[in-house]
Amino acid sequence: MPTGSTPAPAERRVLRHEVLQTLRTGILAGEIVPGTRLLEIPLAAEFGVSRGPLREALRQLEQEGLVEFHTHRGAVVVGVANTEIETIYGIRSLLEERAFASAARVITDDDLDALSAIVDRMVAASEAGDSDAATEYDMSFHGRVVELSGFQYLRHLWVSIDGLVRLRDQTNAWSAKPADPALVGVLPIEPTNEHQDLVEALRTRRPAIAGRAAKAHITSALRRLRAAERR
Amino acid sequence: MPTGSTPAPAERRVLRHEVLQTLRTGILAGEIVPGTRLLEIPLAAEFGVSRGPLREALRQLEQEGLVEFHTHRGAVVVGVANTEIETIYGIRSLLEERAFASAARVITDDDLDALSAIVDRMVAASEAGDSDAATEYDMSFHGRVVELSGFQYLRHLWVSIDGLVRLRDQTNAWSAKPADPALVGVLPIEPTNEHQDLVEALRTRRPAIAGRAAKAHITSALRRLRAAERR
DNA sequence: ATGGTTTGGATTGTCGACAATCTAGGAGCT
DNA sequence: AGCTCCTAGATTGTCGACAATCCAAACCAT
Repeated sequence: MPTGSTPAPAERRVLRHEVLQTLRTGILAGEIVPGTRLLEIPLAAEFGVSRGPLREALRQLEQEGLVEFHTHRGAVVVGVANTEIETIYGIRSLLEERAFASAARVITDDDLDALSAIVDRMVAASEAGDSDAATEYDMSFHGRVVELSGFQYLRHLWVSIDGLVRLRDQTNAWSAKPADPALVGVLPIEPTNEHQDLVEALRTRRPAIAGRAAKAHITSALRRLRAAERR
Repeated sequence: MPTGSTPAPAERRVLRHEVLQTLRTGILAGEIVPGTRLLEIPLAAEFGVSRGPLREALRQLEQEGLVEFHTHRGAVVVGVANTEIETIYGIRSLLEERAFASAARVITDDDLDALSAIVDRMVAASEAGDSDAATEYDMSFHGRVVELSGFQYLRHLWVSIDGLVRLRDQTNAWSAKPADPALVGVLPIEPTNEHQDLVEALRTRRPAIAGRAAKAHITSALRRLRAAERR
């Protein structure tokens, strides 16, 4: 997450969150290689916090599947293999298909306008080359739809899965763009404006149509990811 | 009931785990109704532990999607709505399809024998009316296959989803069987022995066949669940 | 009465210390 | 040399206390 523009929902500064974020980003970016031992005391010292918050951050990483605990040997980093990405995208696709289908039934005109506005901002950020902000808007767009679907557990699952996938995408995009300005902000964002299409699909209020559109969207994202990895 | 982290090896008595298990079971069994506020201090007093372990248990429940945190209002219990079960089963189906397909490629004869033995024990427990044990074997069967598939993150996701679904099944089965001995152990266990079929499908070493079999198995389980809920 | 304000209690965030347990490496024996 | 046992350190589990923040009800002025 970027350092944030406006602190609208301004979450209070909590040490646990900072530690968690730093570690998670480091792991997903590959700076903390799989196999690394994450010990409580040394890490706490490094972050300048006590073991309490650090412990909770580690536990959350465990829940997210990024580290594994071995008693008295510390938490060790596990990598998310490339081969698993396909499956994860499959799940993501299923998740969003249901979410969009369900949201189409209950969405209001105001909701549609709000979504459309988010897309506009996303596109603007993307064109301005601000990949971070674009990702942020992208995420809030999908998050909002999942929320509208009314499925609580679905939303919960989405947050845990999508966060990982997206951070990974971003990492891939970064690693691909070092000296190639033409690619900046292109990889993680689709060329044609699929998000506007998604809004239109929702506007029909037809669950099947919205669901199909969402599915196609994720499939398309996976295709882009594959292309990016094949370099 | 295993906490979901380490499989067989006797886990050391850890307060965190006991608290977690008690709360989770209570929530899924409906004894702790949605909306209940779970406060740290009173709960800690009730369990006779300090706030540390209790806190971590609550955080894990949050990760599992069973409670939600509201600042200074405590963790409140959220119910898993019936309408979401269908989606969850869809995800479960997808997960297991991939797992079985992948496992079929690498499974050894010894693995197949071991799986078959688990099924035998499961059937025996089921016929003896020991629904708990049957569920336990059922879980270890699927868990083993997911493990064999070699997908780490997949296994992680499976543990978090399947645990919930299964506990829910059990709850439903229990609530349906009070005065109807004919139903004991029948609802959560399939009438024909689908698990042996699954083993056979794996024995072919054909990913597509194994995947299809797994998908059919979950679909069938969902059908049973629907029937049970329709009473 | 009604609206705004203050205050007291409630709740979580964080810390440092102590206890229990395990791991690893070496000493001693055969 | 190989094996066993043992000790010292490392690592996590747990606790109680303090601080910061927030909520809600009582209180006062109008």
